[in-house]
Amino acid sequence: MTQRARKKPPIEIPEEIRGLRMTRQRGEVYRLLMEEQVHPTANDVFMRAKDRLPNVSLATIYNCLEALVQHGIVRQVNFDREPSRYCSNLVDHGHFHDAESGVIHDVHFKPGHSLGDVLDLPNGAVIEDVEITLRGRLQQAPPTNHPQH
Amino acid sequence: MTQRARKKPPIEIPEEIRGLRMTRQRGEVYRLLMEEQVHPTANDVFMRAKDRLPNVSLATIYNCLEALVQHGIVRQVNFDREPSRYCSNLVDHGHFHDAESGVIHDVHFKPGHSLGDVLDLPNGAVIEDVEITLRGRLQQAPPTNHPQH
DNA sequence: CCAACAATTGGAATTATTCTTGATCAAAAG
DNA sequence: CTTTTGATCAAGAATAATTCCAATTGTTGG
Repeated sequence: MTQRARKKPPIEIPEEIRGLRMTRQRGEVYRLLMEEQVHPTANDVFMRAKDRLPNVSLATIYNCLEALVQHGIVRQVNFDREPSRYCSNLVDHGHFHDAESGVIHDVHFKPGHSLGDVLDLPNGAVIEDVEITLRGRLQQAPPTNHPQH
Repeated sequence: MTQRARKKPPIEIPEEIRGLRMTRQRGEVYRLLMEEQVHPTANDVFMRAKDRLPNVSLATIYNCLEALVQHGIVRQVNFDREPSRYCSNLVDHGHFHDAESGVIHDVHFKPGHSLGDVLDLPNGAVIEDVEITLRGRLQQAPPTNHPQH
């Protein structure tokens, strides 16, 4: 077996990521975002975090999230003027918001494609950040019906 | 010459657009957005509108903008959590925010292309609205230099 | 002109987020 | 180990965009 396991939290968070020291609070916020695939808001994170950090404050959640975003460890996702949501998926992708269920799905690029393929960018534009947000609904795909005309 | 010109506002706004009655205020807000290409915020519109509507209130500007957006007459554009901006360009397009100058440029699709070409959408997804926002800076394109290796 | 309804106004309320201040913690130095 | 120094944290106040509300004004059809 590997080295003798001692009491450890479910997911091991390193001491430091990308130059950001992982404090207790930052680590918990980060772990929570890795576990959840639901793109929680700061407040969602706050409520979930209380389990493990009973004394944490909402301000600290905001601080942690900002630190993580600043260091490129998580992504901040905005839908219109709704509260920001956070996402630990660092692969380049957009988001589809299902208006029916409220669920937000990650939307990835087809292999080998990028936005530059379809957009007419201004001359000399250096893109630093992209946000693609789609809103709509999931239509139940009809079960391959053979119309009988 | 054309018919005898009487005192008229610069741009003629019809009585009604897409089922939305064009009141004085709505008409002014709309005209202002057509003239300006700078993607103003509600507050920008408010200040500019005072020239012609000295008693207009900010609440009315918000009401008008919402009415225009609801009826698909103008678009609302959000950059992160910054104040919403408004845009009278109805052609399908995204926005590039030049971090240096603060200017927002419309970004159009290359002819014959669309987002679906590059994105792997969830099965059965019916898109109702798309928002593409890019942030970056405009690099002065170097004057076609022929490297002399 | 009058009734019915929509639009506008000004100010109060809401809400996500940021700021401020003092307390606490952690790493480095003595 | 104790001090120092700087970062982090908690709690609540402050901010700012936007929305809500009640009262007034405007518009339309009879």
